[in-house]
Amino acid sequence: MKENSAKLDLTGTGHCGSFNFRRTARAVTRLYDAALQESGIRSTQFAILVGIAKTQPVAIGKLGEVLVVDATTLTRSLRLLKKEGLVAISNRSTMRQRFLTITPKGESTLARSLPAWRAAHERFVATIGTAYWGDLRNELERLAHVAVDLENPPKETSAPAPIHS
Amino acid sequence: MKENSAKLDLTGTGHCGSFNFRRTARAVTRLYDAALQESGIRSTQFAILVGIAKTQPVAIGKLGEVLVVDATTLTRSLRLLKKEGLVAISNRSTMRQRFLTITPKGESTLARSLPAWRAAHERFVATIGTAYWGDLRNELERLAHVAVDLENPPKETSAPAPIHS
DNA sequence: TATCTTAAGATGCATATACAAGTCAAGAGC
DNA sequence: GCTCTTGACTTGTATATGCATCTTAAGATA
Repeated sequence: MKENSAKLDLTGTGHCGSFNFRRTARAVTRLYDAALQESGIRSTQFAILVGIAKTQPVAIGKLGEVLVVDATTLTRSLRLLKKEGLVAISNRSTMRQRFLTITPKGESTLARSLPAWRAAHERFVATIGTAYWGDLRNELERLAHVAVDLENPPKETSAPAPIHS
Repeated sequence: MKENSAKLDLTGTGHCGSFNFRRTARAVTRLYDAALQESGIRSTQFAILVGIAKTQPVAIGKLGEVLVVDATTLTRSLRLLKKEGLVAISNRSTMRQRFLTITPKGESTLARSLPAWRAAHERFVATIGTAYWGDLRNELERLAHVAVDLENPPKETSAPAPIHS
């Protein structure tokens, strides 16, 4: 007898990488966002401001690579930060790039938010263990790049550059 | 002499849990979404359909707890899945709950998307290692709950319920 | 039973995310 | 110098995400 349209075989679906990373990201992001609430910025904006502060002046595309965020996403996010006066976006220059820098207001906002971020972060790390988080974080960073390279095979930087044109 | 408004001390900011989990989630999600593209659903919708299929009939709030997604997020996501005819949402019943079930069309969509999902998943797992992913996935699941409990201290199920009002 | 409280969900609002396609000028080739 | 290509960014469109707040009827209580 036909086993009633043979039920879906969902074996293994609970191991979906997308789902598992996203679920944890949602839960952890709430911790940081709750702590940052009074600072007026979210953890996502905090990450962008930090990224700019550390590498400025930096082109939009380059920052997108570093943060592993699509450039179109960054365009919208930067629009907000610019409107708030936290970052400055240069005009197109060499290579048609626009360079980002953090403004004094951006610096002070970042400075004001740092204590709240540190408090949330320390609570998080204290809960799961400092060494453990150090290792896991390294793995998360490595995996992000592994995933990026799976979609965008890196141009063979290892292959010897052609001497002759 | 004043060291020019003492540069921001960004030590440790690169270890932000929110940033690190989100960055990897973005990168990995792209892998699965690219593979699912032809199926007409995204990895996020795939996860919801799987969640419903595995636990139906399930109330919206309960599914939100299981997937660690805010109920308001689920409301919007379900609106789309319902409009596509992939899930059915009951009327309010006991406890004012609405129960979710997957429709035949939802089942066939899920069935059609499974091969693409498996292909993407196997490639991902093969790249990083099966056993490694098994361990890491368990940790991700555990951490999601740890983070949830940090924000929403679980009602002390161990403490004796007060006998007197 | 009439009210009162409360819990499950829905809405308003705002941000996050990215694919596909568009813009537009810098640099290449003639 | 004049096209032509290309690459960096932007826009159109759509989904994902969640806080604050609202709605509403179920279950509690007088």
